[in-house]
Amino acid sequence: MASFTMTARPFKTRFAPSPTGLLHLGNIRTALFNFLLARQAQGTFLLRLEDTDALRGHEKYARALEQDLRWLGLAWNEGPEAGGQHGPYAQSERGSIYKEYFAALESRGLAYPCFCSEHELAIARKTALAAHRPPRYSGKCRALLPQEVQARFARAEPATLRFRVEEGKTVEFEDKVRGWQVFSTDDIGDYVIRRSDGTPAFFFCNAIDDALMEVTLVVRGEDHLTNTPRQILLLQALGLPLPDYAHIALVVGADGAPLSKRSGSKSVQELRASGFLPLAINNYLARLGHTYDANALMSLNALAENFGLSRLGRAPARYDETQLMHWQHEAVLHLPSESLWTWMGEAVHTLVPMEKREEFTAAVRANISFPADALRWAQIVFTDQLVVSHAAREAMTTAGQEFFATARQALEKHGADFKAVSETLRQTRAVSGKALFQPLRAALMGELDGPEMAKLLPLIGVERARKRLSI
RNA sequence: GCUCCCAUCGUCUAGUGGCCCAGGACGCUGGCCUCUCACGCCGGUAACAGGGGUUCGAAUCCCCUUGGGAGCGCCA
Repeated sequence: MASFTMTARPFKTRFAPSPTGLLHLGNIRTALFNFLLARQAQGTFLLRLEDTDALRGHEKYARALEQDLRWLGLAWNEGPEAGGQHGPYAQSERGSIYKEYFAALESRGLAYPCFCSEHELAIARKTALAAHRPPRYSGKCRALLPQEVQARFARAEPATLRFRVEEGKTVEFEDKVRGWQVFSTDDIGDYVIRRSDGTPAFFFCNAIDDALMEVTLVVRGEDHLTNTPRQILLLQALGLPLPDYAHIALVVGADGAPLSKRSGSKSVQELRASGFLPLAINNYLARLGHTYDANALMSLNALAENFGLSRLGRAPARYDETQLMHWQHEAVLHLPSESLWTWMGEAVHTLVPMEKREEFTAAVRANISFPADALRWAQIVFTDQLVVSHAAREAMTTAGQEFFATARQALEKHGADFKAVSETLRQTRAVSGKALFQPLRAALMGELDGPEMAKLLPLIGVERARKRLSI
């Protein structure tokens, strides 16, 4: 019966992505949970690059991913750039370390060379599936005689290294979100730990590194749950410490299928480019498949303080953009005005006069979710190119020429005092409510909805307003 | 095919045998903001997958069915 849990070692979580593409929401959620847990325990959040597949592990993705994590505020305190006692933190640089462990395993007969070709294995897998049997490795090379192994090596036949999984045993461990797990080794075939090109395979280096880097809690996707016994077996064979494991449910798209670009999952870079705020993403993700008592927007620290593995749902969670939008709106509402201004971007900065910044941001804040929205209002308020929507046009036509003539007079008299202007109009033209405000809004802004006119009119200015009321 | 995980409003979820003819949030929707829309505030809408047990009592425990997800790779 197997063992588990570490004690007394400093709390450490990790995020171990493969830099083969851009980070998306599913990845980040895993990173976030690990980060939150580490921060809560005042432990260490480690970043490790799983780039053993030399062909696909691009330096540029590694950098992009580091940049994404930093942007989100998920800074790691051990790993690339941050340093630490257990480096290097890119698996591509850990070859010599893995070599030792391969040798240890081989010398004790716990791993053996396998000469089966990929083609051969593919066929075996297909055959097994067709015969309704599990597509597991047959064990063909398991009992090769030493002489034969020598001979085949002498002939330079390529070989992988397989970890020997003893049959008839059980592996048990307590998953921190799913509870006690029991697996039979009969359901696990001998598996490849070193590819024929000499590079280490995922199951191997991932487990070894968690142990060597003294990770105490592995929070990862549920897709790794049934693979965990293999890693435990390996670690036990090597006498390495086992981390705790917590397998979180995966995020699925609206169709219930795993999250993909098709189902609307965007990369962090895309989200960032369109103006999503880190706090919005973090608040949304921390509540996707996890629950907090409070419904208000929380800082990263608050998210960490109140995070808990026991508050995690176990069913796959559905990605829902409307909820992300809600947190985005909340985040915009709570952004300090200086940050709000910066966030609006260059295009807005060039349109809005320096001295109008405060007024402008205060006026539009509640009505925008993205810099593009801010830009739209900046254009409406500070430029002469006014695009009048169809609905707005109709509202203006309905109000008629005289309405606007009066409006112009009121404007001359009261200036940009919207309240006074509208009041005058109400009295002299005997219109009120919708009939009063909609045509004004339509002419002034080209739209039927938006921020308060009383706040925008002073920014638009009397001159521009006059022109817009001249129809 | 085998093994494993999972199943409460449209969505994210609370709920660990009685406090639940099920609570919150998003969405949708009604009202209010002594005159528009939006913002905001206050209400409303809507769910325990199905069937068997166990129990005085089940959303909560057990079994089966159904449905979803994962793994079984020289991918990570």
